[in-house]
Amino acid sequence: MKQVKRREIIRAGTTVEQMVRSIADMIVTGVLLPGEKLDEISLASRFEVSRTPVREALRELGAMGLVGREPNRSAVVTNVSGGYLHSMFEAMAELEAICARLSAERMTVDERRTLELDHRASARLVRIGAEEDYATYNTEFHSQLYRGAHNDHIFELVTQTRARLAPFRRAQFRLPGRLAKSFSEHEVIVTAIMRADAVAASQAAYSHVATVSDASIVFAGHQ
Amino acid sequence: MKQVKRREIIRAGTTVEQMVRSIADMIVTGVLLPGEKLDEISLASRFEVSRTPVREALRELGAMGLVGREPNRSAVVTNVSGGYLHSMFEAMAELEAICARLSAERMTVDERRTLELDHRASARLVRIGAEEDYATYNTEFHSQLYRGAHNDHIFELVTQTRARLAPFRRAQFRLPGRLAKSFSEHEVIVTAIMRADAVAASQAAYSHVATVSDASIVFAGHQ
DNA sequence: CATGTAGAAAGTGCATGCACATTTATGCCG
DNA sequence: CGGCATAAATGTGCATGCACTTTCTACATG
Repeated sequence: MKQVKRREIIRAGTTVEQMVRSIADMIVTGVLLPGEKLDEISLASRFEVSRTPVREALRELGAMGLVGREPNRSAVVTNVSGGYLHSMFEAMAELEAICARLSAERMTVDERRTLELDHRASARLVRIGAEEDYATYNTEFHSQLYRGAHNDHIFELVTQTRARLAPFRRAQFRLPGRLAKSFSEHEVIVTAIMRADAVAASQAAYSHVATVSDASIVFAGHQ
Repeated sequence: MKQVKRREIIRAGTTVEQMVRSIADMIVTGVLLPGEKLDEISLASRFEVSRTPVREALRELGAMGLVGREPNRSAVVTNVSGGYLHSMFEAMAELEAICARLSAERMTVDERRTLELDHRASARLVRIGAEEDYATYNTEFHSQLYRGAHNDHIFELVTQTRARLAPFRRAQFRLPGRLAKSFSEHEVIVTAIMRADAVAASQAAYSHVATVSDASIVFAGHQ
């Protein structure tokens, strides 16, 4: 086909942006598993575009650390070594600790109120054992901490690290008692933040992440 | 011209990789100033390649945060707002504090020895007022801290943040007395690390970066 | 003289095609 | 039948060209 008829609508950004979002989402949610090959031709036909935008999307995903690339071979969903994975979890704990500390110092009255109310509401999800919904809330809880730190660059760093970690920490709430444990850890963090106790908030956040990293099911991925 | 004769050598990576390194370097070292437009066609003829690899390089630089991109307009060397710049400096201080703390706990005997020896040697550069050389050493000093933390992901985050900050902190050693001040701050950090005093190392690193951020000449860049 | 505004010029977005690299399939020999 | 050379198939790297968007320029208008 020769230039067909031009893409009708640019539904939310350019072709490449959409592809990046779409593929990143598939990686983060586990539709694409670590180690999986992403060849340009298949992706091109999958998204009904030429290889050019596909290549640009892969380049960007590579820069984000979600796929690995080396010259003359297909992109591969990133599959980090155990050592690197450990370093990401540790970095995550450090970053969350910073966010919790800064949140304790800087959150506005509104932010604190929302944090506490949402946390209280999540108790119900724990009681009825709504794993899926609790996981969603959990994401929001942590996002509140990141935003509450009121530092855009730290927000970026922690968000990026979280995305790269996501493919390896699936199903953390399947373990028995994990929901209740998570809730009570959140409780400590929230209390510290409400009291504006920066040190306590930071320590609680650090050990919360440490627990999560222990509880996380780690995927090896296929080569 | 039609496919000419194929690029003879791939001197260190693909065309795109070279371009990314080259352009990133120009941005970080200030050859390209914040706000400057980077149009694909000029870059293509500058590097004697077609627009395709140029586009991929710009995409990657965009992901690295060194250039800003929006649909249908030229890439622009990133020119961050004062608020964002502040958040990057703060993030940098937090990250350096983490690295110093972890270095105090984890550096090997060899790493500690090198750190101290290099630091002692830098005294001479201060004495003779070798701004240029001291700046080079300073970069190495901080790199030693990042490596000494023994955490690959944190290393990546701090390196990336440092690169993004570079265009805005030029000429920090021009200010009178800055060299000696930097040296004495390094001294405190080194001493704390040698004593394995994590808390002191972390505090010293934090305030060192804070001073640097004050001393940094901040460029506004042109639109 | 500022302000539109139509048309040209310049630039980006993406498709297509060829050169080269890598991988897979095929056939030969010990 | 395993090991290895070699050819076909598959895939990536980059150049080129057309469609579309933005920017510039020149000229008309209040």
